[in-house]
Order: sequence, then structure tokens, then C-alpha cells
Amino acid sequence: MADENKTNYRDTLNLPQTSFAMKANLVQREPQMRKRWAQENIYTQIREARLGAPLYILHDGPPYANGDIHMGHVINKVLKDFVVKYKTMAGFDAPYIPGWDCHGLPIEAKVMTELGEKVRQMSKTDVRRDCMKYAGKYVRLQGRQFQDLGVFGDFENPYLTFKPQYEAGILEVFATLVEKGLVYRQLKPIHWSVGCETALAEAELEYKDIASPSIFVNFSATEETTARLIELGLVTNEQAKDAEVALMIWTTTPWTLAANLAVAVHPHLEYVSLSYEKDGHKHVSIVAADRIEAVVAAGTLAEGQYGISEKKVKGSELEGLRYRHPFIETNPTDKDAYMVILAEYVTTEDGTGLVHTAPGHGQEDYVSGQRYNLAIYSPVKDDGCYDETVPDWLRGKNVLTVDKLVNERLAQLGRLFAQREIVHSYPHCWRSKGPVIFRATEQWFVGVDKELPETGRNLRAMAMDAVEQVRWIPAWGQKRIAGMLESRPDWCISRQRSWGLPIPVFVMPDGQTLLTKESVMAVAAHIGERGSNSWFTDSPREILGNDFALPEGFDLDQLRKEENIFDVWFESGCSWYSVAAAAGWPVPVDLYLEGSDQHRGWFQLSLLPALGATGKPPFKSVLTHGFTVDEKGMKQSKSLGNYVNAQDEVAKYGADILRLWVASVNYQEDVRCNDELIGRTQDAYRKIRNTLRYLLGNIDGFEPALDAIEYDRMFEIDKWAMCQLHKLIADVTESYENFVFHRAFSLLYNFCTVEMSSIYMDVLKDRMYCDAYDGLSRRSGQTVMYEILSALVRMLAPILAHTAEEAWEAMPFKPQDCASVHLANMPKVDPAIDYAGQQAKWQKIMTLRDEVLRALEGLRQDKTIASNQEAAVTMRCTDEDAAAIEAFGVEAFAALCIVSEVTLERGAETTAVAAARSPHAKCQRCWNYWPSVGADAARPDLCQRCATVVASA
RNA sequence: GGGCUCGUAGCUCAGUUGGUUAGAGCGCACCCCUGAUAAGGGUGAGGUCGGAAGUUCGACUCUUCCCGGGCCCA
Repeated sequence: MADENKTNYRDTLNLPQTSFAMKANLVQREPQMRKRWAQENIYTQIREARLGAPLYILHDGPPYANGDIHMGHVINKVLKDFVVKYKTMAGFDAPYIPGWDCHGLPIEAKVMTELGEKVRQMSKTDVRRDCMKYAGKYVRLQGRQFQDLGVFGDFENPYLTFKPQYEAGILEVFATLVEKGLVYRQLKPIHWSVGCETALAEAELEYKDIASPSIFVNFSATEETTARLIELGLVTNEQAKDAEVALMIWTTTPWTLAANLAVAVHPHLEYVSLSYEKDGHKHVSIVAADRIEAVVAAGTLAEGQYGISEKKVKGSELEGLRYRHPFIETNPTDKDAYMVILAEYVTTEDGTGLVHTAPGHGQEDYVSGQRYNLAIYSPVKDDGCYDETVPDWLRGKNVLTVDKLVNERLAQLGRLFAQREIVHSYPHCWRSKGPVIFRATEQWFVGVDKELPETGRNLRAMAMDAVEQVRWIPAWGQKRIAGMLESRPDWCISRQRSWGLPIPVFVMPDGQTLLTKESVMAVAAHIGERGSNSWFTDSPREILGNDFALPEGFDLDQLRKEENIFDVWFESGCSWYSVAAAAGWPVPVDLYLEGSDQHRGWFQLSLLPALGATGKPPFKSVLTHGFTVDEKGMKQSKSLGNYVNAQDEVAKYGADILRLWVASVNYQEDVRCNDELIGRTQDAYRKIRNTLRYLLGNIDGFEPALDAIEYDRMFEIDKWAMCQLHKLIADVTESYENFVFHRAFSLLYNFCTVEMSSIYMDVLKDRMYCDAYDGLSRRSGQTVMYEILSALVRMLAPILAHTAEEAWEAMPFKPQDCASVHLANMPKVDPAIDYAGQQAKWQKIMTLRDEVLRALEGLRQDKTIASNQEAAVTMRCTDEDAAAIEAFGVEAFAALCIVSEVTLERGAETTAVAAARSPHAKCQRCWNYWPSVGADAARPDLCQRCATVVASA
């Protein structure tokens, strides 16, 4: 009987109705949505729709075209897409051209490994062709994976660093740097494989343990040095008379001693002298105080056979002291040599605390050599044999075979204090498997301290200034990049590999090089036409053209092409020119957005070429994000097993979940990430989705143009909702404008949870379901729900790209006539709605509501009531609270608490809520316990309101 | 080892120039509804704000040191 009544009246209610399903089914639904976007060419549509609008350029940093995308890519590309989609909806023309970094060693190495032995029969151009194929494959793969995240962009025409046009752009930038005199050639030590006679990159090294001679060598002090050491108190006059005074160094590569040019000490370490007798000779050697014990042990000096100076001297006091090379009489270089220099990298972990320094044979030595203006001396030829500048007993010998010879010589000369053998990790060539040597070769550099002709300022100074003009998000990015710029050395832009853009240098047989603005521009034009392979296949005459005006002393037919290629960072560092400027966009562009590691990488290495070429930075603002770490905050790696596979996550949850997850976290810090954390985002997603669904369901049959109610005529609670909405719009807009997506997320999510689900939508049920279909009450609520839906969908669109589109489709009437929500405009705050001025009033009402709900919970716990509608509430209020409720409306307040009845009593000291079970009968339609139930004789089981509604239907 | 940076409830985030019992949502526990239903509502329990000193009348907020992460270097 009761059940029949229920079903009867159910049909008289206006229940929500929508095609927008509760179950998202993202994994199935999203690909269809993307297919539709692709078919309708959404990206082009957006471009056309925004034609003529102000530009907003987010210039894409190129990921490396290798492997599947990972969570780092997801964060990066999704954040970029938030910006692009938001700016588009904010009215900008915000094109997005994705790009890929396609040259470079990782690809070349992979290809070489895949080719195996075959590579020996292949030409450089053959290998390059395979590399291009390889890169192209991953460009397509990653492009698909990015689009599977819902990213919009010109994926049909991405920028690729191996495209001829892009390459030509690099060369044009390079030409400007050449013109300004920033490019120069200098020796620099690199890893060199003697077996393959080629330079090796870090990735091509294999570290293996080998045994090396470890020798302690005395470098004799000059007379002046001895005098100074006496002054310092390290050596006595007595000792100076009959002992050999020396600086004692230690090395594991005796063969590099031939190239020794200095001895490095640490400025803050303390040094002492060690006096001892050996083979009938007296010695006094300078050694770091902390290494004395180890040195004594190495020399097997027995107790009492040696003495240590009491005096200790800081390394900084030793700077500039002179010594004699142990076996070379005259300095073979054209610069100063054989002195003590200071270096921070000197340690007391091994050796003597004095470090043998050969700037042509070690990275640190090279840096020190630069600092002290030493020659980059490397008397070793391509085949690993000494050249003519070394003593005749070494000349022409393979450096890897001479250690024993050197040691014997040192022993003969009485300079060898001790010799042992140590096993240590040493780099080997991955191909020939032989040990690698560090050897200086000619490299090309962009100088950061060279003055530019027109300004007289150098790149470093320009960069330091530019960095202050750029907006860094977060702000500490400025400090970070400034710190790096301050101390960075000149940029070595040459690499001895195949897969890259050749450095366009021509050489005459006599060694004269041709590298001018004109020559580079000529090559740029040729490569722009024919691609960089043509460098390897075409002759200098073909490349430069018959009409090329060669400088004096050059002959087209005698020119030889150099085969160094550019550092890939130089290539990607020119994208502002090859991509942004080429597209006609104004440079500096609005935004670069990458991981924080790019302060050293792309940001810095785009800044330098742009400053060199244009005098301006390439970007107005730079936004960085952190890295993904595991749930404990530790670095993710496949080997640790805490690695999250991005493809798996997308396949499992759908792109919008990933996007919502990205939006939910503070990307400025490291982002904790695992499957569970991402999975939890589904809870938020469901809440948001159901909010949209409920709103959609309740505006069914509502036509804004005809049915909307103006704000002034709305119910109080509807006005409250409008105020909350406009406050939300203001806050979300501000968050998007400042790229604080996680704030936008939490604002939107909390709005759905609190303002909508828990308050407004719940309160509105009675009016929506039970009141007359087109009465003011319903229309007022519907107007608000329509406004909220219309704003929510658009504000969610940058984040929930698919879901917002789906909801947009489900809207019978849209605020704008466009086929995609991504073509719509962001909602704007209505200045007529004074949301700020009303907040205090609403706050009071909501607090009173909380107290009612708490009181009702008591009744529920003791089973007096079940649903709130069964309750009647008496408010014993202070006059102030009573006035607030009356202003809101007592019945409206009852509706707000979803109780059947509220009675107001004033004059109380403090406001208290008394709640009880309602004495009235239950209306079988609206389930309220109202006094009017039974008032209509024709419908005794209904309240007056429902009786009227049912009668008129 | 150096530069930059992070560390507030189980999770994700707020905490304004140092000022009352540190907040929100989710999750969790318990309860309710069954006309948003693989939905919805309510109440509640969760934090010595990484740790230790210090400055101050007062510190999550300032200083120093330490611990533990991250990125980039060495």
C-alpha cells in the first residue's frame, strides 16, 4: 500500500534527467573523444577562432626522441596544456607547437648497438640515416602518447631539430655569434680512445678496475722557493744546505708527467715538511699535514728515520712557488709553467695533498690551467704516441706503455720517493675495450667573457642582467640560474660524433680555417635546402656555391670540411629562433615551462645564444616544476622498483585522472607519485563528475533565454549560491593567472564537495523535485544551477579536458555557441554580485545551520529520528541570531537545514537548538512533516503544496 | 663537498607583516537516507607544524646547527 503510493507520487516529481552518465568509463570514452577532436581538427578550429586575438606563446622545450614517455613528461606536458587551454579560453591566441630533440649521442649509441658489426661497413651518412629513422619513430610514438593525455597542439607539424629548416636556423644564429667574435677554437682535454682514434662521450665509457702504478715523486724546489720555504719556517737553513728540497706529488698516470705544468694545493689545507734520508741522500719534501702518515707508510720510513716540521702552513701561502720539472729541462709551452697553484678539488683522501697538474690531460687540470693561464699542453698524437716535443727517450712511444720507463727514469734521477701498485676504476672504450686517455684536442667554444662589439659587454654580464628582467616561477629560479651563469666556463659546442649538425668550418691544407658570418650563412642556405647530410656528401664548392667570395688565401677546391658536430644543447638552444621567430611570433616569447634541471640545460643554453644573437633573452617568464619521486620522497628508478609507468597509469585510470592528479599537486616541489596516490584522485574525479551530473540533471527542461530569473528576484539561498560561484570564479581565475593549478583544483573540488554537494544541491532537492515545474521557486534554482554548471564546466576544462567536453555536449543550452568547450571563454565575475559584502551574513547563517545539524545528530544517534525531515527544531536565539534568521526567512532556514519545521524564540542569553521529532504527519510526496498535511481533502496524504502541484499538473 | 630547494594530520593542500585552543577537503570510524543510488547526507577521531638550541612577553612563522629528501654540479 505504502509502496504503491510512493511509486505513484514518484512520477509526479521532477527528478533529474541527463544523458551525462554517472559512470565515467574514461578508458573507453576518452579515446572516442580524442578521435572526434582529431576528426574535427580541434587544434585548427581553435587557431581559426582565435585568429587576430592577442598572442600568448608557450614555447615547447623539446624532449629527447628516445623511449616511452614517463611521469616527468606527463607532468611537463599536462602543465603546458593547462596553460595553453586556459590562455585560449581566456581569449588569447595560444598556439602550441610541440618539438623534439632528435640529434645526439644517446640515439647514435642505440643505433650503433643495434647495427652491431655491420656498422664497420657503413658510411657516416648511412649511420645518420638510421639515426633519423630511429628518432622519427620515437617522435611519432611520444607524439601519440602526449596526445593520449588530451594535449592539444600542432602534432602534425612538430618542430624537429633534424629538419633542414630548423638546422638552417641554428646556423643562422651561429653565424651571428661568429660575426660578433664569440666563437673560437681551443685545445681541451676529452676522453680519447687510442684503439679507435676517436673522442668518446661519457656514455661511451665503461669503467673497469685496473692496476696502475702509484708513484710519489719529488719535484725539486728552485732556489727562490727554498728561500721562501725557509722564510715560512717549513725548511731550516741547516736542511737547505745539504738536503734536496722538493714538493712531493702523487700520481697514478706516470705517462702524464711529461705534460706536467703545475702543482696544485688546497688553499685551506695545512702543509708541513717531511725530512728523511734515502739512498744516502737527505731530502725535505713538502706534504699535506693530513697525509704525513700515509706518505711515511708508502715510503716505508721507520720510526726515527724521518722528521716533521713543527710549523704548518696553509696551502694559500704556497701559491706561486716554483719547482723544476723532474725530467724536462725547459718548458715546452709558450706560457708560464712549473709553479704551485691553488685548487679546491685537492683532497686528503689519497696522495700527498699536492696534485700533479697537466692541463692537457685532465678535466680539473684543464680548468685550473685556464684559471692560471697555463698552456693546454698535450704532447700526444691521435695514435696515442708522444709527439716531438717530449724528451727523446719518450718520443714516439705509446703513452699506455711508458709508465714503467718513466718510473725507472724517476728512480735513476733520485726523484721517486715511493712506488706501489693500486687497483682502481678506470674508463675504457666501449668499442675497443682498451683504456681511455685524457687528451687535449681542438674544440670550438662560445666565449662567455668575450666582449661583444656593439655593446662592449660580454655574454655573462648580459645574462646576469637579463636574468633580472625575466619572471621566474618560482622566484628562486633566478638565484639558481644566476649562480650557474656566474661560474660557468666557456661553452664547448663541438662534439666528435656523427649524429648531429656539422659545425660549418672549412680548413685549408695549411691549417687556415674559414669560419665567417658569410661562410656560415652560405652553409645555412645550403643545408636549409638539402639538409645536414649534404655536408657529408657535397663538396665545399657545392656547399658554398661557385660565387662565394672567399677571403684572401683560400681556394674553393682546396678546402676540406671539418667533421665536428654541434653540442645538441646548442641546437635546442636555438629553438626560439628556428621555431618561435620562424613562426612569426614575437621573441622573447611569453613562457618557457620545464623541469627544474633545465636551469642548467635548456633555459641557460637558450639564453646565451639569444643574448648573443639578439641582445635579448628568449623568454619573458620561466616556470619550473619538480621531479616525480616515490611515496616516501625518494628518487624513482626502474632498478629500485619504485618506478611508475605512465602508460600503465593512463591505461588503467584514463587521461583525465592523470590530468586531475597533476592539477592536485604543488608542482613547484617534488611530486610524490605511485599508483595508489594517482588512484586516489579518482575519488575527487567522481565527486566533480557527479556534481556536474546533478546540475545537468536538474536543468533538464530549463531554457535560459526563456526561464532564467534575474538575481534580485532569487531566493536567498540561491543568491548565496550565486555569491559563492562568483567568489569561486574570482579565485580560480587568479589561480590560473598565476599558474597555481593546485589551488584552482582545490577551490573547484571544495566547491563541488561543500558548497554544492553538501549544502546547495541537497537543500534544493525539495524545491526541484516537489515544486511546480515552471514556478518561480524551481526557475530560480535552475537559473543558479545553470550558471554554476556553465561556469564550472569551463573552469574545469583546462584540467578535465575530456570530461568537461563531455559535460558541455550534454548541456541542452550552452552559454556560448561553440562546438567545443575548449573554444569557449572563461566565465567572468559579475560586478553586480557583491559576493564579498554578503559573506559575513552567510557565515552566520551557516554556523547556525551547523548547530542544528549537530543537534539532529543527537536525535539520530538515539533513534528519535532517521532523516532530518522527521525533525522539528526550536531555535532559542540571541536577538542578534534571531534577526539573522528572520532576515534569511524562517522557512528558508528550515529548508536550509532540511528539517520540516523551525520555530524561533528570541531573548536567549546564548543561542541553543532544541530538536524533537515532528508531531505532524508525513507528506507522502515530499516526505516533509508539515502541519498542512491532510489539509486538502482530495489528497489527505499530501501537504498543501504537493496537493496543489499535483492537482495542477 | 658546493649551489639552489623541500620537510604542517594517513593523503593532497591552507596557514597573510611572528599574536588567542594550527585549518580545509579527501580517507578513516560510527550513524542516516534509498526520489543524484556502483550515488547522497551527518557526526567524530586524527598533528609535540622533521629535530635541537637561540632571539622574543609570545615562533609553524625569525636565526643557527643537525637529520632526511630532491635537482644541478664537483
